[in-house]
Amino acid sequence: MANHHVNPVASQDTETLVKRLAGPSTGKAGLAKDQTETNRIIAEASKGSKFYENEKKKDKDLTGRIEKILKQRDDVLRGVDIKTVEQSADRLIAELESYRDLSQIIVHVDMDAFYANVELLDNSDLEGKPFGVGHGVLTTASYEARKYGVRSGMPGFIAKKLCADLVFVKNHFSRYMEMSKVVMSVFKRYDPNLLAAGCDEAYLNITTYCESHGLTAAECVQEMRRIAFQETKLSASAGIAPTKMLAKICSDKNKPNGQFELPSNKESILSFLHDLSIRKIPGIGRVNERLLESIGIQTCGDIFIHRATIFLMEKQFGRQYLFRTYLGITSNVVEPMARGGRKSIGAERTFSSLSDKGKIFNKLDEIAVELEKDMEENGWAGRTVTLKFKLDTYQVFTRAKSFDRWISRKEDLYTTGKELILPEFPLTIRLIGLRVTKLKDLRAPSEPTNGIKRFFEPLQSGQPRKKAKLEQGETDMNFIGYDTALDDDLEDVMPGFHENDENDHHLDQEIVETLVPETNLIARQCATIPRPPAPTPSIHSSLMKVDAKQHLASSSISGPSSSRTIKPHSLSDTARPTMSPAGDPGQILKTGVETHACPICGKTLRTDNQGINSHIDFCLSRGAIREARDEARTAKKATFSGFKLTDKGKEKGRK
DNA sequence: GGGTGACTCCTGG
DNA sequence: TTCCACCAGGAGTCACCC
Ligand SMILES: Cc1cn([C@H]2C[C@H](O)[C@@H](COP(=O)(O)OP(=O)(O)OP(=O)(O)O)O2)c(=O)[nH]c1=O
Ligand SMILES: [Mg+2]
Repeated sequence: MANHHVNPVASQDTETLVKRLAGPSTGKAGLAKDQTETNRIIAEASKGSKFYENEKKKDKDLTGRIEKILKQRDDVLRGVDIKTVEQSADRLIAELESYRDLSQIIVHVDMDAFYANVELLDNSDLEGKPFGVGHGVLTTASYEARKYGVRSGMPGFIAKKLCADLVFVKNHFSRYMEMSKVVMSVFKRYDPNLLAAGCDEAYLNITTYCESHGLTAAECVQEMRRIAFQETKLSASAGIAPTKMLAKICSDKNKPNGQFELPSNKESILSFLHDLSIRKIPGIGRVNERLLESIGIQTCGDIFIHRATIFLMEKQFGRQYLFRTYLGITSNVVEPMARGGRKSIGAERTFSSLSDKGKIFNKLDEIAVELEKDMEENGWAGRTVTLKFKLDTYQVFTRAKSFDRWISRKEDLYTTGKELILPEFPLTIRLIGLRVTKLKDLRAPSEPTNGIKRFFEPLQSGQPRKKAKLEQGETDMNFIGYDTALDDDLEDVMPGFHENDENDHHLDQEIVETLVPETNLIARQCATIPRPPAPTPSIHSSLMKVDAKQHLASSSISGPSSSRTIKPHSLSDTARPTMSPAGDPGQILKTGVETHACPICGKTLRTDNQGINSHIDFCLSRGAIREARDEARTAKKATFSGFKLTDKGKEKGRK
């Protein structure tokens, strides 16, 4: 040991691993007194567990992945004139700048410690005490508990270590839904067209409300929060800004029970973003944070510094996504999701590890019963059944089967699940789940958006493939075309550059199709809803439409006539309030891909390196003989340590 | 070549 | 007492089909 650290854990674990173990929702509001001490306790408590080993492996895989990225970066940067590339990037950025729209007042409201504060309503004994909601893993924690570093998603036993006096409270999901409805109904008074982005948060466009009531944005939001509190005794925090993304970031600034307004001008926005950690950007999670960090990007301001690298590595990093993030030019459209709502419905359960076939089938049976009930109660059927299982090593796998008929009965679910897991034995699992996709809305026939569905029974879900295809290679909000002169300029540095050109002018139509496959009805309705005028109407609408779909995508809201923001049925306390998360800009990192045969089972593996490695690990973990193991290890090393780029998409694009 | 199914990864509440 | 949940969506890749 060359170095003597103050802290024995930190000297053994890498920094990244310690951070990883601290969980996904660190850096959140409710500051712990000492983050490194907290992390130390967490790492200490985790040490040696299977969970810990799995996290360690994931951390290692990611580190390997980063090495490849860096290698690619060096290749791409070799011999090019940085200044020239930067000029190209600058032109793209200038082009994007022209789309800035500061005309709207967008608000993001988010309830404070939602589940915890609802629990507080019903149990005043908890007042002032540090407590966590949930057993096993916490869904959230009271602000008193957060002072000790207790967080959402944290296992109870670690939380207890951080705070010895911690009290545990059970979840009451139906109660949360109930309060969610009340709160949303208050918000709706300020924008009837609001976008519910979860059971405790919503986006609003208050431009017209402020105008017609002669209020400033801050006054309006202050009043809204006051009334919400009056009617529910629950506090909320809010952000005010010209776009949804900025508003969301702002709503965290003065949490709890506060609000923050970002002045609506370019200078304020740029300086606000300049020192902001990239991790605060919705869509950039733990992995992308590390990926970006590896090329020197930690704050939004760093995006500009490294614009040349980003510009040349479109395949790895979403260029327009990052540049637009840097500029703060993102969607400002707030409208309820068009009908199309749910994409999947499922159930899964964790238990103490099981190997016995009969016992596992019993668990599967319970899941099937539960899922059937849920589907029945909410009126769904589907064509694809996906089995999910987690080994006692914490590796997760899925197996799927599709039908040409609608599945909803328990018996079908169970038999399919059984059929899917049977070839996997022997194995030891700690979780099993079923999920049904390609949904059909059994309650749809009466709804206006359903159109011809009634006669042809097409798939309920839209055509995500088409959408993906359309925007592929542009990653996120990158449908904005730049002029062709720029393209030509880039052609020599950036082959395969044109892949989306021919699509650009079809965009508007494509989007309408995506939103409402059958009739167009909702799209038309949305289009005619009077909204404050935007400076560049055509661009505004196309920009925002795409954005609404992908930057802030989907929630289970129905069309204008019915308002199904919330599950309409009484919810048992075991069922969670589900509303699709909004704010997913998609994957930023794209992976190079190879195919290979598994050295153990011989099966052709068609996936990326991680998939291959995990498959091999899987084969190993289910009891392959020692010889095979060694062989596999060496084969694995030989085959996958070098990064062969067989980018099919690129070849296609060039043809 | 485009559509589809199976699978994995990433993110967020 | 709780020993790392459960729900959901987007995206990307492969093989396979026509
Ligand atoms: C983050 C997270 C939230 N939830 C639930 C519980 C939360 O109360 C609810 C809302 O999520 P959040 O709004 O992320 O968290 P919060 O409202 O508890 O705290 P705050 O907004 O003040 O930071 O969603 C989970 O079940 N699992 C999770 O991992
Ligand atoms: Mg909240």
